[in-house]
Amino acid sequence: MARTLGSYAKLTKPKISDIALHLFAERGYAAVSMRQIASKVGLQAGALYNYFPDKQTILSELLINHMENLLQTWHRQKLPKKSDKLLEFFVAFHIEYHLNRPEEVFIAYMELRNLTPENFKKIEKLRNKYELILTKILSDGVNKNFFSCEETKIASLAIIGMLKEVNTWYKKDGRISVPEIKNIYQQIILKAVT
Amino acid sequence: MARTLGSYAKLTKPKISDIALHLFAERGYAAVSMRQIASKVGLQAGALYNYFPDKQTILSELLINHMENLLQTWHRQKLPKKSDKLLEFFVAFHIEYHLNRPEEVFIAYMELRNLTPENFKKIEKLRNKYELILTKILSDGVNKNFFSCEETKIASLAIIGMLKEVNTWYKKDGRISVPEIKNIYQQIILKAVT
DNA sequence: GTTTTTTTTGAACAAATGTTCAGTTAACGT
DNA sequence: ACGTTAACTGAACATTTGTTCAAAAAAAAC
Repeated sequence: MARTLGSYAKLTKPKISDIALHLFAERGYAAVSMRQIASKVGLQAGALYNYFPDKQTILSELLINHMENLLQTWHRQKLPKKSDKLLEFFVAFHIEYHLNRPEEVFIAYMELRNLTPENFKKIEKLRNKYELILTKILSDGVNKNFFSCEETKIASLAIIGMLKEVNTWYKKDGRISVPEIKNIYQQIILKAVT
Repeated sequence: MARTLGSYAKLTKPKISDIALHLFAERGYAAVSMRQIASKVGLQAGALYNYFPDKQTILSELLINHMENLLQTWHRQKLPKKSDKLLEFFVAFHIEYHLNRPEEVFIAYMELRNLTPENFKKIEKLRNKYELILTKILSDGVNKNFFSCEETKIASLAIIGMLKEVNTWYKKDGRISVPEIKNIYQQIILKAVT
């Protein structure tokens, strides 16, 4: 056999990414083989190399796309003006976005060390951009005397850490709904900086 | 060759654990081979099986010991009575303990999925015990009208998530010292629940 | 000094790994 | 209908993997 019925590169590549994402999240990058990915896509391992030069690039593309998409999505939002409302909006946005992509979030944190230093730096830059969004919200709020917070840089790291935790315990059919989670975190975080 | 000069099991086992810890933290469990561990210890791979029945047990022992030691250490502390002081104490304790063991903390979070379901449950139980310590501090504080917090369970998860984040950015020669970090987090967290 | 126990070697095992590539078929352009 | 390009197979490559075990040497026991 060779080229298969209905094969079409523009469909195959995203399919590979998608399946790799699931497998990496489930078992970890190092524990997933090219053959396992290929098999789930419905290919032989060799065919993957038509789309990615090596295994690591599958991962790095996933991570870079994830971060770029996060930033783009944020910049498409209509933002409230008042500092407290803006902080609340950020909290809700972050929870919403991340709870909708648990696997991407997971590997974005777990598999950083499997990137080349080059790719790692790219991710780090994107990550810093995102943190800076929150830092700016806080420091603007401090300037306008809405917030009181000495270390806005640290505070934003702390807040993001706090929000990240949600992904580790949230269950779809759990006791608490997403809107409730947003409310709780908005309260806690707003209190923490006022 | 066979038994080597000065070989002594009671020294070798901890050495294996120690080196495995470093390697797992650095490269991830799946990416570290038995031969790499053995080589750093100064052994052949086969010798490791005198101390651990398989690779996974090296990991699970590390994780279980870490959590048990955390709980034991906590219960040896002299605790303040007043709710706000107790919460501050917990925050400082957590930061101190975890910043002193960055590698254990890291793999305790990263490598859970490489445990058998059996061992995973053990860890989960220990983890819940720790979370419950904080939940109790919060709910006691609420009962005594020191704190105001609707969801103490969630709040404690949020707080622990927040604290865990410290390990990801703290640098020994960084801008901010450990006591300063403790202060900042104590402030933020105390404000969040009062 | 001799025996027993402890600790390690070193070779071997089957299975799995990432990657390459010549050959083959499907789809497209003309 | 025919040639070209796109997409994939299947076998092969050299390494590496976790694990087992008989044999050997060091340490301890007597």
